[in-house]
Amino acid sequence: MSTAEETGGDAQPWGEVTPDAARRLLVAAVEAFAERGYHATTTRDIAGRAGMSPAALYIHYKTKEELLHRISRIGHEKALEILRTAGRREGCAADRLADAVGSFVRWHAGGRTTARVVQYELDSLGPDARAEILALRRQVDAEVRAIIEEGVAAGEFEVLDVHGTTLAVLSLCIDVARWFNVDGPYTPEEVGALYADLVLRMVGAKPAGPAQERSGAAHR
Amino acid sequence: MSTAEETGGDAQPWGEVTPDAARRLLVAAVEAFAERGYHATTTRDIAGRAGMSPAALYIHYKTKEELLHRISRIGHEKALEILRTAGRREGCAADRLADAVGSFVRWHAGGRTTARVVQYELDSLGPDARAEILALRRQVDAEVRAIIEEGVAAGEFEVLDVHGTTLAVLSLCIDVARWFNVDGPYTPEEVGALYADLVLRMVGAKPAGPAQERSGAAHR
DNA sequence: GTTGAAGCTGAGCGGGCGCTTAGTGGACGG
DNA sequence: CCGTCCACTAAGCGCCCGCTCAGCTTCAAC
Repeated sequence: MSTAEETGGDAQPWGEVTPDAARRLLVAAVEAFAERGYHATTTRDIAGRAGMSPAALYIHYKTKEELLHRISRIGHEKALEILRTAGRREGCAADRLADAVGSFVRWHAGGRTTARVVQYELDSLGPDARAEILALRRQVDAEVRAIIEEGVAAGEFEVLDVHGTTLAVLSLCIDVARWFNVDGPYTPEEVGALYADLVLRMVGAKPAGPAQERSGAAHR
Repeated sequence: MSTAEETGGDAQPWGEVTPDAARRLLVAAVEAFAERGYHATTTRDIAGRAGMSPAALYIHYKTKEELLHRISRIGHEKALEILRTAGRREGCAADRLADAVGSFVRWHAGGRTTARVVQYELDSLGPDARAEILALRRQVDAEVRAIIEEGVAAGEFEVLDVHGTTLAVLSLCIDVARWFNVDGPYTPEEVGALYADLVLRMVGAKPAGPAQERSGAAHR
């Protein structure tokens, strides 16, 4: 799982962004976009948060949109990696689905700032960038659907509509980025556990499986 | 657009907006906000869609924000009314929850244009308007939680965390406005039925209740 | 010590924004 | 047939946007 670098609730997919000034601008843009939305954010605001003059932005990025594009791609790649890691684990479909949902939700809750931009500012991208990101989304969808399909094939799950259920599971996880509040009553871990349980119910996972004691959902 | 009918999901709420020109402007604003987002929409665009000059907007509304405020309040009141109607029905908690989720989702899918603005442009409101809308949201939340609590109390549902489950159920329904596509494979009715089934699973509704034959979920 | 590249700034351009204002035209009471 | 009203328009104001560019500093290479 993620190490103790969760400073400020955001995992850091930005560690690999170089040079240093470009990364500071990217992080500033993530914060600004998450707070106010892409269109309401000014390049002056982004540069200011990064402690630079407005013109400095254009040394590292061609346009404001390129910032969003880069954030979106890195974020989607990270999300996809999280789901792939869970999907490739050993174990029954129920365990893998619970793991996938749990870690996906923890990422959306803990890195809400990033996730919000990644999941909700897609429409602000131009057609080309948008198409590229949508391709990544289709891979995300495929990853979750594969687990559900395997569960159904193995007789572990009871699902009427695999496509629709996949959509609903992903929708549930993604929307965490909209409502989750760091100062609210839940920790990212609690939401992850709760959602893993809810999703297992949605797919009709047989409660009397080989591994009965699943990751405990918090009583409340 | 407004092709006469438009499933009835979208058209209705604005019928009571009184001066005809004010209603046309409001409908134009809903469409523009849904397509591009509040901040990316210009007053010139709204007025143009309504077939008027930019200045005409300010005869009926003080600011661009007042348009969003009015749209948001009317939309939230409509959503609340839908849930209250379902919640006050006779029948067991499972039937009422299925009805509430079904109609709520049908509204979000059929009136996606409106719902998108209502559910996702909240942050663009100023503090006062925002607070007013948040009060309506709390009532929406209370309505769903009440049904779930009754189901738990009656032994119909098996829920570990009522608060969290309520949050998840609402989140699931609301997010329909984000992904639903009129040209996609599902009709609003199908999504409503699918989601009603999924939510009953989430709350652990006993399948062998007194009214076994629930509204049929679409096979696919 | 000079040079050139790289990173950054201060000033500012063209343009589109939300919103205002003076004036128009059509409906209507007298 | 006039006068009043008022929804609406044409024109435009002041502002701030995304973005540019000449010039400054720094620093490694020679």
